[in-house]
Amino acid sequence: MDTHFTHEHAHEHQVDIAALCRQQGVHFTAQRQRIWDYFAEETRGRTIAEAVQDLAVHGIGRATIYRTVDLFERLFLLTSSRDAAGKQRYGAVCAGHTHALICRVCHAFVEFDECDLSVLAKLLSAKTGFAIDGHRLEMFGTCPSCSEE
Amino acid sequence: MDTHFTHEHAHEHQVDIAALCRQQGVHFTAQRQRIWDYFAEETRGRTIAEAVQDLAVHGIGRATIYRTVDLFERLFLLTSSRDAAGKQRYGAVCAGHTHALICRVCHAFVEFDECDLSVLAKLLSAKTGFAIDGHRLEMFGTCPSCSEE
DNA sequence: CTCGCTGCAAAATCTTTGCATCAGA
DNA sequence: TCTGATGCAAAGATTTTGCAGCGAG
Repeated sequence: MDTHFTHEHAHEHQVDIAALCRQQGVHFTAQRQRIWDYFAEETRGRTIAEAVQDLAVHGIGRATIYRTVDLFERLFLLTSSRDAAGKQRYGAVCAGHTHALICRVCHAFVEFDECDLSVLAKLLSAKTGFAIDGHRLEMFGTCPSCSEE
Repeated sequence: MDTHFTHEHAHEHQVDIAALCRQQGVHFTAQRQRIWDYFAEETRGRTIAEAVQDLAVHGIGRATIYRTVDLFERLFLLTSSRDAAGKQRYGAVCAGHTHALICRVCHAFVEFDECDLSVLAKLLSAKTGFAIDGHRLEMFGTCPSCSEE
């Protein structure tokens, strides 16, 4: 299984990395843009090894990829989770506002983008004073064919 | 900042690792129980290095820890995320049903356990046929003191 | 202009593996 | 019993670092 349920109105929600870098007081470089694009364009995420290999043709070195993924992780722009093959994959938080429903047994993967956390966000905002601007949500269970067994 | 908002009724939601292992057709061993307890008892998660060090006194070897964390990750019993120091920390999914609200800037960490995903879970269940039994949720934003700057 | 960023390759660290032994089912 | 699981230590990968030059602000 490998499906995608699209909500009526596709959120575009483009992240402005340049602005975020400026706000953080770090330089915005061509490499950072390229690395961001590389990870953000694949919903299921990509591994560091893949990035090192694929971005080498653009002259981006291994160390830069490690340093940049680290930077983006600290900003919670990228988060990682392990895929069915056991590899750590890094993906954009809320790129296109997509989430995953995953089968614990066979790792079937269903994307969904219906998710209304606005009530919860307001409640938490009121209690904590945080300005909440993103989230990560994954749901786990057993898919129909694994349930049969 | 480092707070915890407790909901009125504490969910106990104890995970039965023994049953899950049996269901998966793998042995349930004393080591696996100990390793599970070790990671599940600390809400903010623990690193592999910490586990290797702390569990050595119980005679649990490094390789067993790597193999077991890997097993638990495949079952989505443990998931990892990077802490403020940049270290990968593994924590139990929904142990005690707690989630995190994190500041993108200073990594202030607020635990919360109000989260009603039951409507969403039902909708996804109906659409996909999955039996949904767990989730992982993190919210991101800027905390009050970082907002001032 | 000035620091911060980058690529390179070596150094340091972390993770996996082979194998003999142990133990859960 | 009989496989799967474990501990140990070595082998194999991955990640970090030092440094000289480059480039965003």
